[in-house]
Amino acid sequence: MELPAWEPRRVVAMAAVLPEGVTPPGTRGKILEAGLELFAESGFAGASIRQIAGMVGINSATLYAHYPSKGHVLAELVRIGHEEMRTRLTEAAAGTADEGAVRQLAALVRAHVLLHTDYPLLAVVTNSELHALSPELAAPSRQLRDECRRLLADVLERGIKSGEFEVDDPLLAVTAIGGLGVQVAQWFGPALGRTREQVADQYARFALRIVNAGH
Amino acid sequence: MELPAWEPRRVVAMAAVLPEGVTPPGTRGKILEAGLELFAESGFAGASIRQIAGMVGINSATLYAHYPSKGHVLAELVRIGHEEMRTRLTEAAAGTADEGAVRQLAALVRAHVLLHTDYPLLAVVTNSELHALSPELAAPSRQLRDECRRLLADVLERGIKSGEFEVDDPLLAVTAIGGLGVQVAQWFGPALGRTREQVADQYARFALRIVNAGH
Amino acid sequence: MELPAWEPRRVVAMAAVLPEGVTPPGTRGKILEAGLELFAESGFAGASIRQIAGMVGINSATLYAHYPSKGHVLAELVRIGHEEMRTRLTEAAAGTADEGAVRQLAALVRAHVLLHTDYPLLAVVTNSELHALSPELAAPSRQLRDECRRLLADVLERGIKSGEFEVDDPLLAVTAIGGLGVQVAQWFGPALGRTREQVADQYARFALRIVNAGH
Amino acid sequence: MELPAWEPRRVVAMAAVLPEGVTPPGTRGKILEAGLELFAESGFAGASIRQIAGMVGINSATLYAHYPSKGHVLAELVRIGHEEMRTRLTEAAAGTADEGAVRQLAALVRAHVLLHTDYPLLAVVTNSELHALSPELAAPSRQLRDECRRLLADVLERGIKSGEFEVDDPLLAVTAIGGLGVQVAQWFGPALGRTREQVADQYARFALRIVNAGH
DNA sequence: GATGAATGAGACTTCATTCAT
DNA sequence: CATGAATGAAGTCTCATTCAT
Repeated sequence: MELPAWEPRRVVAMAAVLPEGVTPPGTRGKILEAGLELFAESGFAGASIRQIAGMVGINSATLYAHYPSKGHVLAELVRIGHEEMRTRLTEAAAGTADEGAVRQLAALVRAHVLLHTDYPLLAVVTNSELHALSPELAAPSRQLRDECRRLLADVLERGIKSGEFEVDDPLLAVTAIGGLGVQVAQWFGPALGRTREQVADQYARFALRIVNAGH
Repeated sequence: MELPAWEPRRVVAMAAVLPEGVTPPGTRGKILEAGLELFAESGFAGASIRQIAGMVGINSATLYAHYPSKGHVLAELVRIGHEEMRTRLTEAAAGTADEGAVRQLAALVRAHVLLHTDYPLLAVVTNSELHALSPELAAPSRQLRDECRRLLADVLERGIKSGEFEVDDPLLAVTAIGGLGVQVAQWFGPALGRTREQVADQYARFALRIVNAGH
Repeated sequence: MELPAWEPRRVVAMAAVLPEGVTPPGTRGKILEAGLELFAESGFAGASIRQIAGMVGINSATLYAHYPSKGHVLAELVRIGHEEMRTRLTEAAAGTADEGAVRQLAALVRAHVLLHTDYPLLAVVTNSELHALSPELAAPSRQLRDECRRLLADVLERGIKSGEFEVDDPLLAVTAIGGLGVQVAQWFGPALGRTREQVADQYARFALRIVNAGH
Repeated sequence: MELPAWEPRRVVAMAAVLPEGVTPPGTRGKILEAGLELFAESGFAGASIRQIAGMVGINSATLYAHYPSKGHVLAELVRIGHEEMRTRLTEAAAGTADEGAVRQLAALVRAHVLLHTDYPLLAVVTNSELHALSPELAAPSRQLRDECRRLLADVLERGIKSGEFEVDDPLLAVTAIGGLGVQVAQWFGPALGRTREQVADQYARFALRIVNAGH
C-alpha cells in the first residue's frame, strides 16, 4: 500500500469555501473568507488582522467597519460551520426517520463526512479554534455542537434498543464515530484519488461495523 | 445515553507529563514541561516565551541559555512525542511479530491509544503544532511519523494477504484507524469514568471491526 | 467641620448647559452640548469624535457637515464661554459704574462666581482646554480673556487710588481674586448645600477682605 | 497696573523638577521626568508613550521594562506629588503646633503656596490628572489628599473656636483658601518678578484676611 | 443632512530576541 | 546560570478625517 505523503500542515485543502448563501456580500464576505483561510492555516493566534486585511486588499482599520474585533470574525466562521453541521445532520436524520437505525446512522455519518470533504477549512476552524473564543462568543456554537452530538447519540441508542446494533460501550462508540468524520477534513483532497462520495460511503460502512450492525 | 459536557478547550487533561527518562534535568526540563502545557492549551503562536518563563519561575532571557529559540522548545517536544510513538508502536509490532495480523493490529491500536491516554498534552502538541515548525526543525519528526504510518499499513497489508482482514479500501482503513487514536487525546481524562485499558481494548475492537476481522 | 467627599473628577456638575440664546438650533446645538460634556469630563484629547457623535445619535461623519473639525467644536465652546464671561463682567461693571469701587468689585466677583456656578462645564472647558486649540482658533478667546482681566484690574486700581482698598501687591491681589472664581466650577453642585447666591455673596466678601476694604 | 501676558498653556513653568530624593535612578527616573513634563503640558490623554520615550531617548517598548503601563507612570507622579504635599503641610502644622491658629494657618498656606512655586508641573499633574487614573491606581493619592484637606480644616476650626478667626461659612473658607494655592502653579515663574517667598507671604496674608484674623 | 465604507496615522502594548553584567 | 535593560517588529485597535452615495 502506497501511503500519500503526509504534510505537516493543518489542512490539505486550499480553497476557502463557505456554504452557499451564508457569505455576506462585499467586503464583509471577503474578510470572512480570508479569515477562514488564515485561521485554518495558522490558527487564531497565529493569524494577524493585517494578514487578513492584506489578503482582502483593504487597510487593516477597515476591517473594524465590518467586524468589531478579530474574535468576532472567528465567531462568525465558527457559527456558520456549526450551523451547516446542524443543518446537514438534522436533514440526514429527518430524511431517514422512517427507516431503521442502520440507514439512519449511515445517513448521519455520510452527512458528517461530506460536511468535512466539502468545507475542510471551515471544519478545521470550527473544530479546533472554538477554544480561542470568549465564552460569550462561543456560547451559540457550543449549543449547536451539543445538538449534533445528541443527534448521533440518539440514533445509536435507537439502534441498540431495536437490536440492530450491538455495542459494548455506547459512549465510546459515539465518540469514535464522531471522531471519524472530524479527521477527514485534514487529509481529504484531490490528491487522494477518491471522490467525496466514496469516502463518505466507506466511512459509513466503518461506522456500521463499529456498532456491529448486521451481526 | 448521557453525554459528558463538551468543553471548547484543546485538551481535557491538565498534567504536563513527559515520558519517563526523556525529561532533561533541572531548568531545561521545567522549560519543556511548561512549554508542553502552554503549547497544548494555546498553541505555539498563542503561547509566549514570557508565559513559559513565568511558569518556570525564571526570567525570559534565561530561557535562551537552555534553548536557542521558542521554536526549539516546540521542536524538542514534538521530537519526544514522535519518538515515544515510534518506540511504543515498534515494540507493539515486535512483541507480536510471531502472532497473526489480528493480534498484531490489536497490539498496535492499543499502543497507539495508550500513548494518547498517557500523554494527551504531548500528543496534542505533537499532532497539531508540527506545522508551526520550520522544515528543518520538523524534518526528524516527519520521518518518525512516516515510519509509524508504515508500521500500521504493513500490518494491514499482512492481514489482507493472509485473509484475516477483509478491506475494501486499505488506505481509507489505515487512515481511519490511525485517526481513531489521535482523537483520544482530546477527551480522555478522569471525568470519563473509564480506565486507559478499557479505552484501549475497546478501540482495538473497533479497529478489528473496521477491517472486518473474524468475518 | 465635615468635608464633603472629594471626587477625582474634573467637574462635579453633570448637565451640559449652555447660556441661553447661544446654542445653535438642531443637530449643531446637540453636537455642541455633547462636546461640552465630553470635553469637560475627559479633556479635548481624551474625548473622541465618535463619542460625541454617539451621544448626539448621529454618525461620526455627519459631524463634519456641521463643524469642519473636532477643534472647531472646542473653539466654539471656548468662544461662547469667553463671550458669556465678558458679557456678564461688562454688565456687572457697567451696572456699578456710578458706585464706589467696593460695590463694583463685589459686583464683579459675584458675576464671576455666578458664571462658574451656572455653567461649570463650560467654565472648565473654557479655562483648561484653551491650550488644545491652534493659535488661530484660540486668538479671539485670548482677547476676550485679556479684556476681563483688565476689567478686574481697573476696579482694583480705582479702589486703591480712591483709598477704598489697601493692597500691598495689586497684581497678586487681582490674580488671587480672579482665581477664586475659577475654582468654583470644580466643586459647585447641589450636594454642596449652598445656593449660587450664597456662594457668590460669600466669595465677594472674601475678595473685599483680600483688598482690605473697610480697613 | 500692568498685567503680564497670559498664555493659553497649562503651565508657565518649564523645568520638570521632582522633589529631592524621590526620583528613581537611571532610566526609570528619566521616564518620570519626561512624563511629568508631557502630562503637565498636554494632559494624560494628550501625551503619548512614544513622546515620553522619545524625550528620554529610548525605544517606546523599553518603557514597559520600568512601568507596566502609561497609567502607572502617572500614578507614580501623582503619588509623589501628594506625598510631598502631605509632608510639607504636616511639617508646617507640626512646626506651629504650639503657636496660635493664626500662625499655624499662615504656615500652612505658605507651605501650600511654596509647594506650588517649587513644583508647578508636579502640582498641575497632581491636581488635574488624577481623574485619568483607574480607581485602584488613584486610591493612595485620594487618601493623602483627604488628609491634607483635613489638616487645613482642623486649623480653621481651631481658630474659630479660639476666637482668632471670624468665619461665616467655614467650608467655603477652607475651600477658597485651598484653592488659592492651587492656582499659583499655573502662573508662577521668573517672568512674574516676585520671589517664591514674596508670593507665599502675600498669600498667607490673603488667607488670614479671608478668615478675618485680627478683626 | 446624513451615512457606511474607507484610510493613513498612530494609539498602547506585547512579541521574541540580544547583550552586558 | 541568571538577570535587567534594551530593541525592532508587530500585535490589536482607535483616531480624525474624507468621499461617494
